Amino acid sequence: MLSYTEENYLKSIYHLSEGGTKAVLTNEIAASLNTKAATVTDMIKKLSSKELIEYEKYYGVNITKKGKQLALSIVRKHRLWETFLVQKLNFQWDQVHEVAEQLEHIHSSLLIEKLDEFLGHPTADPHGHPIPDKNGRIKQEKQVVLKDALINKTLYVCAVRNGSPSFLQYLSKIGVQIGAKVLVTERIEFDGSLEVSIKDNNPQLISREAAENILVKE
Amino acid sequence: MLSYTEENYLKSIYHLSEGGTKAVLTNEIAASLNTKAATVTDMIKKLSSKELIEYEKYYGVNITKKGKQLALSIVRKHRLWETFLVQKLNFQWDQVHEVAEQLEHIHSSLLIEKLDEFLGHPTADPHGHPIPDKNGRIKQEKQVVLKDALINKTLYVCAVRNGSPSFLQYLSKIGVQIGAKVLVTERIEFDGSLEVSIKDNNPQLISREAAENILVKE
DNA sequence: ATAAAAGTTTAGATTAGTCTAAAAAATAAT
DNA sequence: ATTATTTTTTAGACTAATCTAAACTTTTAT
Repeated sequence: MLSYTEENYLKSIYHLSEGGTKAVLTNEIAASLNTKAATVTDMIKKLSSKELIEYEKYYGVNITKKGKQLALSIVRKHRLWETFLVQKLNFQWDQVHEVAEQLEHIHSSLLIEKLDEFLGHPTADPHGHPIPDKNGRIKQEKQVVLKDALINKTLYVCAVRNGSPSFLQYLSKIGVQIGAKVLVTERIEFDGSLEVSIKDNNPQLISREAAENILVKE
Repeated sequence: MLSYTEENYLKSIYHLSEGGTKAVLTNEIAASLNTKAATVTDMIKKLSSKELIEYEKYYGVNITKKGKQLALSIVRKHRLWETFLVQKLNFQWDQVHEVAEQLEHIHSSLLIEKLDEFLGHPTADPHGHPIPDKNGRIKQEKQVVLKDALINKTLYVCAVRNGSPSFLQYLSKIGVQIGAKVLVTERIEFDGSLEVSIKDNNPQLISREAAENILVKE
């Protein structure tokens, strides 16, 4: 069984590794947990010896399958508790995080399964984040290729199909990153290009080819 | 703010001091927390320096007003959570204690007030133990002088009016202690003495004078 | 390509909570 | 009332989590 502190490090590493494919760096973890790099190095060794992460000196860490499962169970608890606080106890969405940070460390699988049932097996928390099921599976949001997105519907970038440097550089340039808000304002029939507002900025044109390689969700 | 461990020591001292008037001894605390006397001595000094208990070497500890308020707030949380687990999540009464031992240490006054409201401000937990209100006040069970108790009604000793050694020695002899089950089987009109079964033992006579000094509740 | 800067790890200390063993005090027994 | 027993405290050590400062790698810049 992990300690409160070990759970927090594992969760942090999980979140930092989400989306990205690169190893998570010591300083990133230190920053996210408001602690010092030296402290992180010690904890990294500990989690590594428990085979929850893979660690190579100076190069950062990657989470293992076992570590990911554990991290997901903590995320599940956090999001179920947030849902409980908002839906049953009438908390405001901005009041729940701190309390859920504590509640997520309660150890009782019976409790969490009964809570899940009490809440009607929700699949997303009040912030819209997906709640992993008891096996750690996250209900995949239906992703849509930006090219096929409805006009004037607020959407969020969740993935790219093409990982080539040139494409990624282009995306950075126009402000597209994972999680960015996008709105298709017009579809040009002639060449399939789109007029898109990114992060509420002025609409700009992007090519059909680019729009075929960006995935969005609600 | 107290640590998880400090809270557990304080709660234990509170429970051990309940009912009794004597100081709580080091070994009693050690036994109730499954720890060693030496460890208890250290923690006693710490709680004493925070003015939550009064400590005199070799003589044991007494809880202060401030300590009692804090202990009551932990008891309140424990019992509200137990009530939640049974009433809302359908736990069996024997499944709740361990989980409530964890939940009682969550720090959030907003959470506990909203939970209290959600549960309809209950005054007793599933075991029948009273739930202190937010000011630490416990709804006083109606106590009855044993002399006036109904015949053949199961009752429990909750206090004595007279603390003299001779009376207490007498009570010990006949098996009466705080919490003991008692049943008045007959009231002798002639001298006001009672025939009483204590802890399901054979009924025995006790004097009117004794019966006037024993308090019972349901 | 070498020097400077940035990031990471090691070394050594600190605090909270715990333990065992020995010393000290209180209680019980002869 | 002196000795024996029990209880409590002190002393010293250990683990987990943390820190600062120094040493070591890697990356960046000239």
